[in-house]
Amino acid sequence: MYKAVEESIRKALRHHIRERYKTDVPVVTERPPRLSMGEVASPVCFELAKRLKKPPRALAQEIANGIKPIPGVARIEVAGGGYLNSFFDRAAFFRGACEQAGAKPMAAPPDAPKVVVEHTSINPNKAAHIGHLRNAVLGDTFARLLRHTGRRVEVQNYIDNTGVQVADVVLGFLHLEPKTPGEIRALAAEPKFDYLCWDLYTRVTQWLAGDPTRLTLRAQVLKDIEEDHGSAAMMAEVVSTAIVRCHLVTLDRLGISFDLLLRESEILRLKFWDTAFALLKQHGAIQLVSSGKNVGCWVMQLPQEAVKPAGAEEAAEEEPSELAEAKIIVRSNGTVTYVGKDIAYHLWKFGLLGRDFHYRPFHTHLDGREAWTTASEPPAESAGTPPSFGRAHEVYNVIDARQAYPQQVVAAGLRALGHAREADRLKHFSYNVVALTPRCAAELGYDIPPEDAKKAHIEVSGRKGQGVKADDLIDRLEASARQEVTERHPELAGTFEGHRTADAISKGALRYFLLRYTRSTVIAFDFEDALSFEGETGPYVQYAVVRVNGILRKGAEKDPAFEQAESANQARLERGEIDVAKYLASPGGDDIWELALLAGSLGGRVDVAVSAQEPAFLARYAFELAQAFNIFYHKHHILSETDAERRTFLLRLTALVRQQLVAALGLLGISAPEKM
RNA sequence: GCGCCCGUAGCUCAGCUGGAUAGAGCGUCUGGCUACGAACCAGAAGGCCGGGAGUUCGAAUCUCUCCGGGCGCGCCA
Repeated sequence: MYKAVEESIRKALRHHIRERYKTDVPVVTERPPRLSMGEVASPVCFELAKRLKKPPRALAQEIANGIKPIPGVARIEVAGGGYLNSFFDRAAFFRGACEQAGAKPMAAPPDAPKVVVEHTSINPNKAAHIGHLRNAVLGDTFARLLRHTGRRVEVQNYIDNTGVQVADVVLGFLHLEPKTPGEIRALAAEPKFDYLCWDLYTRVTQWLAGDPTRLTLRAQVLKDIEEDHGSAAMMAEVVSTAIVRCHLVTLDRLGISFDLLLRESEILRLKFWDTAFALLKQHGAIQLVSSGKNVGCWVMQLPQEAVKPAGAEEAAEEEPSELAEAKIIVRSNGTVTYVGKDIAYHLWKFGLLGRDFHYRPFHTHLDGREAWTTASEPPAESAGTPPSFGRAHEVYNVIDARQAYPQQVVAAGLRALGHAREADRLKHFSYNVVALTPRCAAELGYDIPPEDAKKAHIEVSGRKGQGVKADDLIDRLEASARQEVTERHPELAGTFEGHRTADAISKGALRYFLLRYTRSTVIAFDFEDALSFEGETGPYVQYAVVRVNGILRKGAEKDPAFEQAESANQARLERGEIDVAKYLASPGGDDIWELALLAGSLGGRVDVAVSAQEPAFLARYAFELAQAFNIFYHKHHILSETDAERRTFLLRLTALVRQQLVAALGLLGISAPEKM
């Protein structure tokens, strides 16, 4: 509702200025610092003053006097050196906000341009850790935001089941813990197989470091896996599939789901790379190197300006043979690099490869969504008809900031093949890593060099087996939430509702914790912060909803007459028979108005969060609204309000706040329990 | 060396398409549960927005420069 009024103010100002002063100035608007200055302010007269060589304040006065009434705006005032401050029609805003909150968000038509969001993409060789969760939660939340704004969204999870990391675990099962594929299959069916592989992977890393000649063993295993040959390939299939299932179970605990798990093995087996390779050669996008250190490789020469802004020419002249920005796509032994496979994948994502996978259903998420996976053979008829995957109009890749360079290479590859528009629609949804505070690292028993102990955060090595495992963290959160719930509601201990409540709280705490930081911030993880249920946290927001639940429940329980009279009054309110303006009027109604205004701002905040690709903005909004409600709650007692019409109004406002809080939490992937 | 990100209250972070008195959470101190749930609220203390220069009517925000930190520049992914 806020954005609608704001937009009509902008439009009216633009129109009026054009008519009266025959000039077009960009009309910017902002929230004034205090409510007494209105709801929307525009400093447009400062800019206009420059062009017309007139004092800004006089211009502002002229405009305020001359402009036609704007729908939703009660009046316009001049303030400061020349601000135009608009004051909303508060009652109209409140009615509009209630109406909009009740409306269902539009769903995308089936033929709408598709947005593909790729996220999570964890190497399927060990348990998921906290860093993976940041990726998954960011991607999942962003997908929810996109859907909410009416876009058709497909969520993909890339499974690198033929890479070095899987090869390392296979190496472990071949040489450190010798197992047959059958034995591995049995192990993989046990719980916590991902934990077992976590430890094995660490040992393999040490084992490889102990004797560099063992790297040739790894190279052989990797080749076998890539070529789908021998027992190593079978083991890789068993291990990676089992680990993917572990990951999905972990992610289901946080309400994260996928439409498609796209496996690298199918890119290889269906020869997608061969098609992409031919295209790249045909367009001259890659060259075979005939001399120098990269001899025998196929490389992509990045346009300088794509990577470097300017001023790099001298360096290139000094060493013309260096070709520093050449990226190897095919190794001299003929195998393709990760970036090469990624180019093939992205050609397919945009529907530019002219090929498609086979598909089979793989996993039913807790929310009922079916995740499909790729297959190299057509599945049996009984598998059902897969949805149409790929053919994206726009792609968001949720990938950490360290991989910015390979992402640029993929875009450059598309561009070199003549797909400049698709390259522009390929967005790297970049975020920074999750590190540990030195205290947390010490708590986990890692050796911290003294020079690191002073740092704000330290990155830990997954290869060394360091890091906070996702399931461990969720377990701790659940235990802690269960304890809190049991303390407050002993009757819920051990019940299904008690379990579900603790589940919602722990999920809310963790998802909010990972979402409250903007993407570029390195999260310094600490159990104390992550386990907190107070202050700027998910449970704080959930608690506000629970409070509303309590009020509405108590109101109904109070006495039968109350509910009857109340619902009659609510109907009168809907029909506009109750004058709400006087409850919102300044100055007495200012604090209530502030809450109503914020409650009516959800849509605008979602739009900003989507265009900035910043889910943290919505997390902040949810917190602000919860906080505003808590302040209101302490100031105004609702159920004991003696003026029946005013009570009806306060109850409607409370219900509106609940609708918006539930909606905002839902977009963050968090649910609010009835009690907590 | 080149490129990207960051430096704001004791701590962790918002604010950065320039705009009015720079905000929040945590922590500290002081208050508030016999009225709808205290996972809450009220109040206090706490800031040369890393330093310097520039652009501007106006800079935490834009430009340059320096200082301090993180990351990337692999025939790994």
